[in-house]
Amino acid sequence: MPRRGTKKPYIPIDGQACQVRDIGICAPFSGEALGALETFKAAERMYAPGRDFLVQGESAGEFFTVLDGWAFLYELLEDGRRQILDFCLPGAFLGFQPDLSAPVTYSAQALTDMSVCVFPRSRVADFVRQHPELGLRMACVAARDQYLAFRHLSNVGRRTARERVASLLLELFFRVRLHSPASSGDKIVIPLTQEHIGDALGLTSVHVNRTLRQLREEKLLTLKGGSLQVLDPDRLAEVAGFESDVAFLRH
Amino acid sequence: MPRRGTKKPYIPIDGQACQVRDIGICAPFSGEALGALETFKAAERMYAPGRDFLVQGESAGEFFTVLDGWAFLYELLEDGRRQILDFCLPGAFLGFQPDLSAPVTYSAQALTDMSVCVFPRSRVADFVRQHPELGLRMACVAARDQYLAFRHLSNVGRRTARERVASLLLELFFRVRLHSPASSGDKIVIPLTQEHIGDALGLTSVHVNRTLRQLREEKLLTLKGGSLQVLDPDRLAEVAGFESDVAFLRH
DNA sequence: AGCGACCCCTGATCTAGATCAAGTCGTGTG
DNA sequence: CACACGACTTGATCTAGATCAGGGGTCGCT
Repeated sequence: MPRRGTKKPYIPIDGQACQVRDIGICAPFSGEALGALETFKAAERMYAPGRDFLVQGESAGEFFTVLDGWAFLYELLEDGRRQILDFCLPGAFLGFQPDLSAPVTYSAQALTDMSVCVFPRSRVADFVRQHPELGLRMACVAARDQYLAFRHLSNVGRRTARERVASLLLELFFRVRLHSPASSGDKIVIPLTQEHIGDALGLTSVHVNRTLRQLREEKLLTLKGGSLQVLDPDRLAEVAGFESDVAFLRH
Repeated sequence: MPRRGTKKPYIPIDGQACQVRDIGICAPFSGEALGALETFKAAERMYAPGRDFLVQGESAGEFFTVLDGWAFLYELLEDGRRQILDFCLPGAFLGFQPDLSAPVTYSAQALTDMSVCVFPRSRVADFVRQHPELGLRMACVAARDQYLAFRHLSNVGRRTARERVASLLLELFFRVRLHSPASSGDKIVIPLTQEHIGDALGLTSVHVNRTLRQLREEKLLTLKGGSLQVLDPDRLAEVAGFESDVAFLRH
């Protein structure tokens, strides 16, 4: 999909076109502004699976866009209980806070090998003043993330284990397929353990296991070795209580 | 507290100074820009308790700042289960979405008599282009709201009923006192039924009732007739597992 | 005064999901 | 090859919180 003939239509990564060019924070930029955005960018960085690249309580001074790979945001309680707040796919925007010097309130951990775009918090105010479209874009992305967080909250607060699991897996299924090049087929790669799923949904991994077995026995889905296969999207959506407004999952 | 000597330092409401001038979306504005913001504002409006002023599934075309009174955001599931997503106090910013024409994803209901500032969604992009500080401000407010939503999610997903109730009430206690003129004393007005509390925390009102009794018997708090009295903030904070980063509750 | 709508409160019982305990796999490693 | 480790599985039991059922108080309305 070629873009209008500007000098620098894409932000290069390792000499390649940026995969999240159209869905991330950079979407509204083009032409000269895109070049400026690139000077605003502080770095690109890689993280290995398991790496905590944001740590609750520390102050980071930077925020991120995920270029490739999966991560998740989480909060730890004093006694070790963990709540996963969000799964971050390519295009996700994270780490931004109003008070630039304050410690961050959640941790972020890589689930796969991943690469991120790093922006310095200190210069964001100036940059937004020169490029107002970034401010609006950030507000829009934040609004979408709020929608996801609210959905997640309804799931955990008011749905049964069965509904929660169906809903999360179906949501991830759609989110992945929305932007992945090979977006057909009923199978996606999903680098989560049953414990991740439990910690996202307020359940124990034991109970997640039993719930998955049930869904498998009903021929709704299979989840095995990091691969999710949705056998019957419609019935699964029914179980999940999906409002089918999948459009909102888009960035 | 007098501000620098500009012509129009406050947005007038019914001839009075705006109560949320320093905490809402307008905080970074002053002087001429403040006048411009006022022309951006579409209206002021009042709502009576119980009034749904945003309805899930309808498209609104406007977003709001709460000037006075309480409201709450909620989602309804098909079978009537309700999840309260957030309580909105003066200064709250709500109803903004990336896709201006899309239906809103949650409902908003007034808890008390309230007044709101109404902004048209259609003109926000233009206005932000002329006044970049609004875009940044919206992003900041959204980041704070995300923090609250994440907190809420951790509560509901990973804490016991006792911890949830303590945490919510203490949070509201601090949020109210932060901006209320009479911010001393151990008592605040809190216009919630036990059912509201339950629907916010993923509990039944019956269980909220029992939990409140327990907290009352332990002389931690009393909640009666819309009035919350925190008897022992420190012990209550302990029960709530509060991380004491109350600073973040500020707008 | 009488009535209906809401809240608040409490006891008895039930159940979804937690906890405890053990065993199977698969995979990397000294 | 043995063996340690992490993820997945399954059964038995327990419990936090739901559900069911009822009683009482207050307020506004006729």
